[in-house]
Amino acid sequence: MKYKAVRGMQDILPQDVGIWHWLERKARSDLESYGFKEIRTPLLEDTSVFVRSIGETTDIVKKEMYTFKDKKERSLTLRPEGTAPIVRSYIEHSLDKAQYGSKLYYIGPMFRSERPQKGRTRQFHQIGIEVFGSKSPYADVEVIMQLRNMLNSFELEDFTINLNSLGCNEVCKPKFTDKLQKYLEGKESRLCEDCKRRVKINVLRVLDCKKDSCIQVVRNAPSTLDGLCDPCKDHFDRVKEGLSKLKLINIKETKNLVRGLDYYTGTVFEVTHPDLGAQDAIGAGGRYDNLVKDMGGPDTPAIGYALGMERIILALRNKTTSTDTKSEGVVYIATLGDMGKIEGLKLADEIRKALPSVVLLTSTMESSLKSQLRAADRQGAKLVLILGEDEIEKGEVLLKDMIKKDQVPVKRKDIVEELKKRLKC
RNA sequence: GUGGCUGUAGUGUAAUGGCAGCACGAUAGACUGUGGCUCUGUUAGAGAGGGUUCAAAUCCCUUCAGCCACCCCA
Repeated sequence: MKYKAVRGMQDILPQDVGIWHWLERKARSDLESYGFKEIRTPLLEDTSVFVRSIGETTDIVKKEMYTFKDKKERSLTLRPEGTAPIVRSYIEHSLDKAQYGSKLYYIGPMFRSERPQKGRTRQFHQIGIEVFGSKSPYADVEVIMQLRNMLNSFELEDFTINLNSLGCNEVCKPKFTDKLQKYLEGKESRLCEDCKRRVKINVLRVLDCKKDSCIQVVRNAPSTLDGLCDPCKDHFDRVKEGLSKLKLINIKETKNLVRGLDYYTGTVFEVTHPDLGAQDAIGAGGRYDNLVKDMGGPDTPAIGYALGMERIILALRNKTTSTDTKSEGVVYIATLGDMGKIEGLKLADEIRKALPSVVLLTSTMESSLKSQLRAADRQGAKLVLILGEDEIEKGEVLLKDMIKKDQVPVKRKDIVEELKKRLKC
């Protein structure tokens, strides 16, 4: 075969697209009921948009971005995540002063050049939200509540929302990094190779390591929560209190939860699901109170999350059986002869205009009536309209009911009414 | 980026170096213009490239892709 989709990028085929539509529809309706407005940003951004926000030393920026130069030597990057472009747009269009600027959502493809595996492709799709302007813990509570409710509306079961706080950039994060590095000093020999590297690059990740030896070392390590400054601790306590008063189940405090993007501050959370294999996070998010300012905008606190659509679909596959959306009524027009073909197209057009919810199939091939009926059956037609020389002469159409197995001639002008009656629409 | 495993019609699968087969699907037909069942015909395949051999789906190499894991992340 000559051409193939590029590595890690998948076609969503007609037989599979149903669940995507379903998921997007559910998400939109839930998000809009909370007052979120969709924002669509370009797939390409100036490379620095991502470098500045995600962090120069993160793996995403260092080795996973699709970056290239355009004809004018500008460095462009296919977006690896949704938050940075939205913050760029938020600042560029002064959305802090706009009517609909504070609660935004997006649905669309992201690109990261990683080695594909279960739940991970190079083009993947996210549903995400961003809430700008509120520093209040109640904003965190509402976001997590909305997330939980939306996942429920997807009929997703068995998920867990893990919750933690990293603390602020000003006091907590540097203090804690320092403390953890001191704790690990002298214990390096017991850490795995990756963790030895992490101590210097991103010490928080050591807390996250899955290796037994590292888990042992880290068991008595200080947690991010111990080191929170008073305002950060108070904020996090109020988030937890709010969540428990709302009786949100499935939420677990996970003190070693750490996020990979530099811009996170304070509350962070991650949704995990047991059926996903190694990539068990179906979504994650948190607060990023410094990002808007750091990117040159007004000092604006913010919180958001992103869900991986492929991963949600994976988790759904194991539970629900059918989510495909079948159309209400399928009507097939079987035609004979050249006259029949033309009349068939004309008739189909009239019916579509009168009954837009009906799926109307016609045969444009010169096949026998038998073949056409077989095709009608295979495609799930309830009714077949047969149109040949005889019917055209008499000004009528043969209406065949594929379930009751009977057929009656119907006057051409009465067809629409008759279909309405039979399909109850 | 690293490692392990795997690549045979559209799909699912056989054949242990000796004629690439089966099932499903698709498609056409079984006395004039009537579907589902049945029967019959047709359709289409070794990821790509190289090597070993009289002979390669089968052994070897390269490459590409998929899967799973690491790394990392949604």
